[in-house]
Amino acid sequence: MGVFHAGSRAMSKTLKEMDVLRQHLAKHQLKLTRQRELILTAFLRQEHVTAETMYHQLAKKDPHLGLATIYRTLNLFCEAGIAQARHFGTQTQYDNISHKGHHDHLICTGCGTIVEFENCEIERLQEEVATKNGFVIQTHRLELYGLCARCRH
Amino acid sequence: MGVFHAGSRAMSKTLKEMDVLRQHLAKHQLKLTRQRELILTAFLRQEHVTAETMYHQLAKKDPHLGLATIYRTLNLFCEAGIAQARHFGTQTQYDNISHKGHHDHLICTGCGTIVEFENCEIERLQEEVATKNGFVIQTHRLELYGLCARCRH
DNA sequence: GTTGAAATTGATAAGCTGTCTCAAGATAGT
DNA sequence: ACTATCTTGAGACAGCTTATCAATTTCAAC
Repeated sequence: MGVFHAGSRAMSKTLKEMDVLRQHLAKHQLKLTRQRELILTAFLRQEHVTAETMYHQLAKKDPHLGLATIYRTLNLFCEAGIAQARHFGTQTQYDNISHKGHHDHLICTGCGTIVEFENCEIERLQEEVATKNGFVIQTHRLELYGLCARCRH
Repeated sequence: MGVFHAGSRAMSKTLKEMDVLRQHLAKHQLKLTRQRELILTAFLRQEHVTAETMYHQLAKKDPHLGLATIYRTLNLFCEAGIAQARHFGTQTQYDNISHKGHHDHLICTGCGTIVEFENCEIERLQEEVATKNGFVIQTHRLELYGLCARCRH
């Protein structure tokens, strides 16, 4: 829809998320900056990251990119619906919502081990519950807490 | 099993959790203190608390009870299987595992409406996943995020 | 292309939770 | 009761995230 052209800045491809971000920015009188583009493209390449991780990853591309900017930008992505924050232990994980290899977590309360899993049947039932209540699901979070085999001795 | 007697200290009732705690303490060469008893009885009266909340609640009964002691004791309860730590936002919630009034949430990202629901079939599948991975579930958390009928126009 | 108001950035200070330290005090086995 | 050992309380400390603010960048209007 409409005509796009790359402009003077090199644009590898037109990403859906980039448009989502653009719309969110326009809607809130925010601006599209080099840093936001940089962080978004790096973010979209992974399933979930911490701010600290991205800070080190991006240090190569832009040594002066500040940690505060990364936190601010990741939180912006959450507001735009591109990312989802999740608190694990003392850290915050930012999940890439578009990654549809959506996995849920099984967490051992004894040793902290985290096992990722996926269950289509559960997802189907979630949709059913949502529909019954008039909702359309965008994303979800399922965490099962318990003791792993080793911690039960 | 075995003979209990209240001893010189007034004991209102013999709670299952108090015995669980006693066993855990004995098993690890730990001691039963006035503070641990105080914190446990207060903890069991609620579904979930933060350390800070208990700190204020218990200030009336024991003004000198330290915050560090509450953190230490709540973590001890987790190890004993009485409590369950969960990171919510920036804080840690300690859930009372014995409270089984479990409900899940459907959250509208548009207007913030929260609908509670319960689905036995999902719970059954959760158990299945856990078993397959060698886990025994103590508790879980399921949140579905999406748009409600009204927010979709 | 310039201009200028408004948003953003980077560096660092500050804030918030939660843990560690350690001397003083409590507990429990003998 | 005695003593080794654990626990406590108070504050210092540590890790993660946000606030501050001067300098810079964006973008819409000229």
